[in-house]
Amino acid sequence: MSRRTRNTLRIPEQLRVPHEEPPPSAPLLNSPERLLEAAGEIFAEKGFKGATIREIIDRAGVNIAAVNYYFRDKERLYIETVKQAVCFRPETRPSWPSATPPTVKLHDFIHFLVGRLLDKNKPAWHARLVMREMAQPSEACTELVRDYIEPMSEILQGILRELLPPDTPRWKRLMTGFSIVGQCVHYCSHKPVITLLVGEKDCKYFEPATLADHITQFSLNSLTRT
Amino acid sequence: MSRRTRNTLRIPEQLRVPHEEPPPSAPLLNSPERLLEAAGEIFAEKGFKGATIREIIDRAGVNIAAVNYYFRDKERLYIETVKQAVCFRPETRPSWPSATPPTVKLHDFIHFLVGRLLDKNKPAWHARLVMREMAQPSEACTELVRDYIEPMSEILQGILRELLPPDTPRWKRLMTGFSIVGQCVHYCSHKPVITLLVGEKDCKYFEPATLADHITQFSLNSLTRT
DNA sequence: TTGACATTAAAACAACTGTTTGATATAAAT
DNA sequence: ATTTATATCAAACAGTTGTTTTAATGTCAA
Repeated sequence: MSRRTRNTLRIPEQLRVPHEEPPPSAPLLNSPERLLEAAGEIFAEKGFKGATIREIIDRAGVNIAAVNYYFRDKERLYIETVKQAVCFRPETRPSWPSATPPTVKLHDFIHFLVGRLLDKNKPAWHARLVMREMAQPSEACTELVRDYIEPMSEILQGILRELLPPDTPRWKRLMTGFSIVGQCVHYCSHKPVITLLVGEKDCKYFEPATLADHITQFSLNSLTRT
Repeated sequence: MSRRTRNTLRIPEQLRVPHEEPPPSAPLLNSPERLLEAAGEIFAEKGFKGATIREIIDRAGVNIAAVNYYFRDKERLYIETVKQAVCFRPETRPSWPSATPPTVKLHDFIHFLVGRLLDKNKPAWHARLVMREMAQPSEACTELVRDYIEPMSEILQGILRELLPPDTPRWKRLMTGFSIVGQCVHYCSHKPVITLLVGEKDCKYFEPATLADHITQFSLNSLTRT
């Protein structure tokens, strides 16, 4: 124990409840929020070890002491970043009226998943960070599976319960689910290689909607055999 | 340019041609080979940044200067490790007599791929290292795709050319290939999460042969629709 | 104004990193 | 025996890393 470590931790008030009005013409985000945003991008791009605190605080435009001040250390910052990446909108999970046929549900589920995984919009690092965490789990992985992956998996299992014969064993239903999710995830996890293999000429076909349509067709084709 | 770097590099003779007889009762591998073996395990486990030279030379049981002596620096050691991981037996690619029906070829191809990806034998780090490189490409990735992924992809595309209607466009054939490979790769890339989702009770069903059978059935079911 | 608190700032710390040096041992070649 | 090339070793180097300290600044109520 050569190093001294502070025991107390300032809990950022700003994270708890957003203040009534953010002061206009000021930076849109305060320090901990800017830290989370910058850390997310860099962690997703380079991983936990590859990202350096100085690069993060540089992009966030805050002082280096802010990491210790708001998150105690690099690891806590990482965990909070991962949580932020998945818990952003936990309510946005697909759901349907009870009368919806399972084929429609599966179509929607695949489009939802592919859409989120390949979303080119603002927080593009969300999916990449989660993928990275799933491939090389850390402390944050257990919570991640419990809060996000498991519920999504349950939704898919419910659809497959309707699509597969009633006597299908659990492991077979799981494998079928992995066959569907694996197709979707592949384009996110191994995007660089896929880009290389497809080439410039045909890459215009590899848009999220087209991919989701193909996966839906491929999977339903296999499942709806009589 | 504050640092000096050696321009010359000792090319390890021992890597070129194995000496007539390895001296008995001596360590089975010489220094560069032991380095490659140890580096492979640790790079696969922790990635390029996460692995430290001292940990590698410690496991290899060689002096720290051996890295510079045989491979110039850490990056070259990494690249050689990746090459070693995939070029280990480049001749062991599946091939069939010309009269083999394409359904059998696809069955063999899937079993071959899953078998290699989930091989529990000695060099278990090979597949993990390649997966990691494909998810986060570095200098070694281009060679990797050219020498290993591309040829494998071409074999699969050949099979699909027989299975799909003749007028199927290239992008559709590629997507179908990714649907098959994606299922296989999923169990390797995201093994930790799959283990968590499956649980202890059903994990006995998730053996390579069973998985390959399921993927074959799922895919052929979809492809051989009349 | 005063005092208490939250936040930011610059600098330094100690440990770790990849890399290089210079010495030394070994064995083959001259 | 001397030279030469190969190989190994401990030690040190310089740069980077995460982390901490200390002081300064801002904010707002008493």
